[in-house]
Formats: sequence, C-alpha cells, structure tokens
Amino acid sequence: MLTEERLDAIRRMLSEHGKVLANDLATQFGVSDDTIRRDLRELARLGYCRRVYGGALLPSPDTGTLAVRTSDQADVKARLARTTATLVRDGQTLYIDASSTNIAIANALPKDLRLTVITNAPGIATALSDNPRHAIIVLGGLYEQSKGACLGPQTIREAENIFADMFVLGACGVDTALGVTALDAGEAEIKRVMIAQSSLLTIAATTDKLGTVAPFKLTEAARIDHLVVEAEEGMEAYRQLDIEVHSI
Amino acid sequence: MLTEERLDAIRRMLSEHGKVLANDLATQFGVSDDTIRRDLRELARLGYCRRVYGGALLPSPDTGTLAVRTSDQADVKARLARTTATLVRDGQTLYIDASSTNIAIANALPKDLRLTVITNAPGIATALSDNPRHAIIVLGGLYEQSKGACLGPQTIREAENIFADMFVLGACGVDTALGVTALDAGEAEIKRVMIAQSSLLTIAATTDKLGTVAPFKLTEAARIDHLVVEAEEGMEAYRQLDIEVHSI
DNA sequence: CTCGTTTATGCATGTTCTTGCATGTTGCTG
DNA sequence: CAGCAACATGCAAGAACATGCATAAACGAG
Repeated sequence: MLTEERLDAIRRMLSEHGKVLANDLATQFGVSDDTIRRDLRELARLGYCRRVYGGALLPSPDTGTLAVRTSDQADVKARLARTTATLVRDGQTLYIDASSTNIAIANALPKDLRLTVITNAPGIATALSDNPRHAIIVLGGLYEQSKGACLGPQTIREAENIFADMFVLGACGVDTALGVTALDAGEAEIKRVMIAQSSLLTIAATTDKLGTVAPFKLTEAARIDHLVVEAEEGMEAYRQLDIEVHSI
Repeated sequence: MLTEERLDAIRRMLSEHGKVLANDLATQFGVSDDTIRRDLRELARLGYCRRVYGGALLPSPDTGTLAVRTSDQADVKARLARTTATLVRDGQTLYIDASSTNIAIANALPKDLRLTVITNAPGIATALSDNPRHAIIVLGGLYEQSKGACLGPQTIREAENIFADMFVLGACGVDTALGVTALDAGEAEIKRVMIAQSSLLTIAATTDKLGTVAPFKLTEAARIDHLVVEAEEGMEAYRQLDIEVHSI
C-alpha cells in the first residue's frame, strides 16, 4: 500500500467517523504506531485533522449549523451513503440536493465513475471537488444559509432545463400514506421540480425521517424507486408500494 | 512492445484501478524500474497521473489544490482578510470570486453588517453560511473543480444582470505596467464581467502575486481601487496610479 | 548503403524518502 | 505520585528515486 493511499484512507475514516485511533490504524494498515503518528502529523499540518492524545479528530468545526449537522450521526450517514452510492451507474446524470446525508453520499460516490451531478447545494459541489472525472453543474440563485442550498425562482428556472436519470432527495419526512414531505416551502418547490425532471427517485433516510410528516408535500411515496434505510423493521409497507428498499 | 503502447497501457491501468505500482509495472512489461519511472514522469507531465513514492495515482486536485491552498500561508491570508473586511460598508453589494484568500475574506466579513454577496464560488457561499444577515446569491453553471468556481456562459449570463458596489477579486497576477491578469481563460471571462459590473475593485494579494503576470489580462492596474498587501515595499508605483494601498 | 542523429533503454552512482527501532520525554489515570 | 501509554526525536536500513553515461536500435539524408 502506498503512503498516499494510507493518508487518503485515514482522511476518509476521519470524515466518516469524526475520529481515528492511532493504534487501530497501525493494526489495520499493518504498520508501526510511529508511521501512523507521522501520518497524523502530516494530515494535521495540512489542516485535515487535529491531533489529540491517542489519535486524531476532525478539525474544530468553524461553521456552526452545517458542520454540526454533518458530524451528527456521521457513522450512520456514512453507511447509508455507501449503500446509496452503489445504486449509481457509470455515465448517469444525478440531481443531488442539500442535506447532510447527501454530502456523505457525494463523498461516497465511486471515484471511477463518470457522472454528471446537478446540485443546488454549494456544499455538494465542494464535496465533489476532489474528483475531476465528474461534471458538476451548480444551480445558482439566492442562497439560503440555514438550508445550505440555493432556492427560489432563478434556481428553479435553471433546473427546469435539465433532466436527470436519478434524483437523490434529501427528505425531511417519508411516510407510506402521506408521502414525501419537506419542512420549507422554498425547499419544497425546487425539490418538486427535481422530482419531475428525474427518472428515478432515491432517498436515503435515517430512521427519524421514516413515518414522519413535514408540512409541504413533494410527492406520493409510491414515486420513490430506491429507499435506503438503517434497519429492516417496518419496511414491508414500503415494499408493497413497489419501492426497492435497501437496509444497511 | 512500443513505448507508446506501454504508456497507453499504464494509462488504462491507472484509470481502472486508480493507482499503479512502479515495481509491478516493471515486472509486467519486462522493462527496468528506470524506464517505468520515466514513463510515469512523462504521464505526470501530461497531467495523466500524480507521482507518489512507489508508483502513481490518478490526479486528485483535492489533496494538492483547494484544501492545501486554503491552509497554505493561512495566517498571512487571515491578516489580509481582516484588513480587506474593513473596506466593506453596511448595505453594500459585493462580488466575491473564487480564491483561497477570498474564502478567508468571506470568513472575516463583519458579522454585524447586512451585505449582499454574489459569488460564483460554492466555497464562498458555504463560508458565509453562518451569517443569516447576509443575502447570498450563487452564480450557477458548470463547476470547475480545480478552480472551485463556476465558469462558463451560464455563469456569465447570470452575472450580467447583477451590479455591485465592490468586486473582491482573487487575482493571479498584479503588475503596474501589465495590469491584472488571470491564469485561465474561463476564469478571466467571468472576472472581466464582474469587473465591468462593479463600482469598486478590491484585490487582496499575497506578495507572490505582485509584479507577476499571468496569460490573460483582466484590466489595467489603474482600475484597482483598493489593494491590500503584506508589506509596504515597492507600493509607491501603485499609489501613483491612484490605487489605495493598504499594507497589513 | 553509410553515416550522423535521435530515441529508448539499462546500468552505475549518489540522493532522497519511508519506515521501524531505540531512546528519552510528556501526558493521562488510578 | 507511580505506572503506563502515547509521544517526539534521532538514527539506520532499505527501497525508491534522479542523474549522467553508455549502448543499441530506429531513422533520415546524402
């Protein structure tokens, strides 16, 4: 294994779990603790981590809202993301909207695929910055800080010209009876457009999203093609709607 | 086997596996390690790979460019940013384009001002995410990973409808005689539009930018209104052009 | 065909990089 | 405070690397 690969792997583990233990890394990679410490020193020098006694943590989040949400349940989201990433095929065009889970998905997208990703979330674009194989189209417009996404008529107008194979939707609520819902009217509008412009609808939902309902309806639950969830319990109802359920 | 065939084969293996080991290649092709190293050097020169100790990886601007650029000279950029931030007045509309210094500036903008910020750089938008007082408009379009910004006709079209009080330009070169220059044609185009649409032009430049010239000319040096630099030396020439020079 | 030139390659040399180990220091915990 | 784990530092071995040079093949012009 190349040194650079090891550094990359450590960075991935960091962003997934928020922390790494020096001992574990040494065992895992089959190198000495010293080497791992050197790696962590290097990563810290480049600002990718913060060294602590016993290992390293992600750098102290400077941005309050978004970064916190991102690190919350990082482990679960990373696993959801890996499963979701397997649903993507080479050459596809994807809509990916704003959500912390979707940032994890963007990070998990296979590096060897050539994808076209359309997003109204600047965070998704920056998450994909490390992969020059992808074409990334940012939908501009008024940026809503709390959502981490561009909303509004300008954004919608741009989306209306682009069709995609799949929409990876960051949902606020998914319920078999009441459908897919969003918390915010502005968010809802652009999401509806993205749904209309996409062949497949994929949602990766943490358990707290399932069975909950937000004010603004996006579409019927049956419109969902892939639903990636944490556990198998209670998913029969979704399967009966002809949704492909993937539990991690 | 011809040299070109070998190079092609290495490129295929690279794009397939994401990495190659110098030793393996030497064995596989029945040539010496030296020859393989020469091949990898050539491929790296052409941008097809990134050489690392032991072999080569697919190019990943991530490690090299954006993140490192951001952490590189971080303290200098932070001080430049603080000074630049004092030039901004409440209620103003700003263009801020992509550059690591500009991300520092975005972070340094006074939290108590109400600003309208227009940017083609997703990173700038996320940097401003923690301040709900600002209105942020993202210029969309094709996202250029290595630049961290949206470029191209769509982006330019959107910019053409928006006028600003000030443009905070992330310059590649500033020279009294040869003017302000950019490294890339696409970058240059959108920057020219932003210059034309803004009343004031502000540049925060690390010392290595001063007196250097990049291929694509943006405007005359005299067009600059505020120039924020590290040191006072040699700035008289800029002052004579009626530029307000602020040294930190 | 012959000669000079270019190109690709391997080898020898010295340099740099990575890694593990030994040593001593620091930080945590009971 | 004592003991231990984690840590920093210096060092040495080996791998990978750059460079210069020699050889041989390929090439083009006369």
